[in-house]
Amino acid sequence: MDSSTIINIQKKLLIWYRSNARSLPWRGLKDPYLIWISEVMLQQTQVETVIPYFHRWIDRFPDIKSVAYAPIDEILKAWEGLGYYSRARNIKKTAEIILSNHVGVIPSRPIDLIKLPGIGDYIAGAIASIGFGLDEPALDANGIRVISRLYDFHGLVNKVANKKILKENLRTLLPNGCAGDFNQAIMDLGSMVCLSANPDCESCPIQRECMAFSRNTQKDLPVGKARTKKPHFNVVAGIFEKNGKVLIGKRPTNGLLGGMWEFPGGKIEEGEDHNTALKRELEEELGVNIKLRDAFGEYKHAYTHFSVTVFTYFVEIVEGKPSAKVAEKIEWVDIRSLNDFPMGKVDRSISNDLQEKLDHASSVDSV
DNA sequence: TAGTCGTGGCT
DNA sequence: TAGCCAAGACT
Repeated sequence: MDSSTIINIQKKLLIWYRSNARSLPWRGLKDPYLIWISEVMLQQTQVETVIPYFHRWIDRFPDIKSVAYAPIDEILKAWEGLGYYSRARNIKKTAEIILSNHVGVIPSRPIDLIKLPGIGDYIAGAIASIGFGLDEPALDANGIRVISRLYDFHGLVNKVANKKILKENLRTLLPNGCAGDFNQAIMDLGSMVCLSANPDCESCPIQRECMAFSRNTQKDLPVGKARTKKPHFNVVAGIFEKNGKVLIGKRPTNGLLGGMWEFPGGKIEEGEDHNTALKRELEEELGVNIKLRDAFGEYKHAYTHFSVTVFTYFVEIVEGKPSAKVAEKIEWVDIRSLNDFPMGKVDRSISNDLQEKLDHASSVDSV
């Protein structure tokens, strides 16, 4: 791409951005801490979902110190519903590192940022360019789509080497001193005009410079890899209910829903019925013999790589005292206070339904 | 490298 | 409806 074409792209995109930029709560903020938080929340998550979480977060955690000193359960509670909970755990880790190793100041250069937990190539570029005004590229999924089309690039974008090529292409496009706005212009263009399924090329400010448009290949780009079909699992979970309290466990720190609370249970193995599976799981997890009582609800949920149906039952201890054999810890909790414990979607649904059942029972009693 | 890690919205 | 996708990072 020659230098006059590059200058045209810079001018047209920045002008377009001035009048079409989305108005977002973190736009225009000068505090790199807030830029960092917004970028982490936006990872694999749509803008509309993030906005209310962002407001609540900066209200509760206005600065790095408040994050570093907060209990992990409070951090996870603020993150509940956003998913990818390692993001929240990594924010806390990084806040602690910044306090102890960087005198409380976020580093500005990508080379330093990328060493921090939860900050990868994209977020490092975003903080450097948007938060600190450095001339650094920030290439996200929108950018990958826009740049792939702009250069009519047909390499597989899952490949690290190909992503690097796209990033260097973006770097050559950056106007001096305006990298932050330019990066955001690319992202906004990708989210509003250069759409994945139906690109609106007629309203694109850089249609004339787009090599994919001139060859009519925009709908084939970017080239990605097809995902494999995801399996389904049937799961059982037990509700130990006693005197208005229930037993919940805190999942191990790492892995799926790490650090979140749940009702104990697990996968139904091949050939098992619900009764056998639940007795086995609760023996393994808590060291107790149980008896199944009434069935409660059935819960379906789709994760990224598999889906589940969770069958829940009220259970009763026949023998033994529950201990945390798998969970980080277990706790008997008042049903009314279940909301204080961070949970994933399924367990939150169970928890809400339990509270509703309790409300209904007490309203019947009072009649 | 390729699999893992949540959830909501859209088609 | 079942699958795809969204301001990615980590192992």
